[in-house]
Amino acid sequence: MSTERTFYFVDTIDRRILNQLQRDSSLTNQALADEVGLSPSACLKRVKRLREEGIIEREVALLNPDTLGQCLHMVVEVTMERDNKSLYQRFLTSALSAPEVKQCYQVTGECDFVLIVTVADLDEYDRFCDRVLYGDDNMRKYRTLLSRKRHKFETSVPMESLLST
Amino acid sequence: MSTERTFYFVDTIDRRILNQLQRDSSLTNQALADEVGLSPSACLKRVKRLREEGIIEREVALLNPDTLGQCLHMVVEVTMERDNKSLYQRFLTSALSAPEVKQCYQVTGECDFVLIVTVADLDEYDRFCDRVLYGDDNMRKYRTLLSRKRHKFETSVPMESLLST
DNA sequence: CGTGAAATATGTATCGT
DNA sequence: ACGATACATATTTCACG
Repeated sequence: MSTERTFYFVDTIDRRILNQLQRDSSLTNQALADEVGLSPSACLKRVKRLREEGIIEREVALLNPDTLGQCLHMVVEVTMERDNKSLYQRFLTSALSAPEVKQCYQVTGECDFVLIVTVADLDEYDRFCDRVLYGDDNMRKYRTLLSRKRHKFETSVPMESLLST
Repeated sequence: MSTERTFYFVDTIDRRILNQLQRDSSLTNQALADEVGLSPSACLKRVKRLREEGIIEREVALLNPDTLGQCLHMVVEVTMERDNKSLYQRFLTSALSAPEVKQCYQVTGECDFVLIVTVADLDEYDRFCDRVLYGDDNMRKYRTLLSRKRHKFETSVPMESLLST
């Protein structure tokens, strides 16, 4: 598990840019420049740099799942049999490549992985379990928490306090 | 808990547009129009409609937490004392307004809520627990799973199969 | 980092199917 | 009702100070 060791220098203006774009990336560069008190060209240069450095990974549209028909969210806690790195890796590879798995956290505590799985219906969830969970012979057990409602979904990452946003 | 009942008609072209924008909303309207085989103006009209109807909720930049110094993710399972709607609502109001809570799922199963909490360090997490969890007298217990690594974070919502993306 | 001009993109009105 | 074309407005982008 190689943790990223690449840190970049991110100053207050960068943080304000990131803060805005985490909220709303549909801002025009001009509006953004205005907000952070920079000229459009200087602002654009910073945004491009933040993108190139991988600090901004990508920009996406967030859809409202409730408007798109069936969409079930599951929280799945997975416990492995043996604490073996390569067996863990094998599970990870399969879990990460599954389109149903939207999030995957490797945790310390009463289980080993927590997955957020999104499917259209319970049949699809069954097939997912057969394929990814039962398909791994180092998987000891899993526990499913079926979400009745996703009350909050916020993608932003904490930023050291800003003087003014 | 009022589930959204507003469904809209979303055809194949809309789905292709949504699919693209879920992946990458930094596409120019021209490039998007090209991808889905529409003129730029027709494409723009659809995107605006999808936004007005709330199918596209917003556009955001996803940052790489590993490049920004300390950022701990916690999976927190909360169990309430009494299954009382207004007491649940009181907890929800407080949890949803907490900036540390990035995601909140109300679940069926061995607990009542699953939170994804993001903090800079354990001190901040302690303060969060005191304020939001211990601060609610209908909270019976909670269990924390500390994430050692967030392996996957995908915001897209499943879309009925598309002929070609 | 800011300015200004050229290159692109967006947004709108209008017409055609 | 929906898409295409063309035109007007706005934004991005880059060379230069």
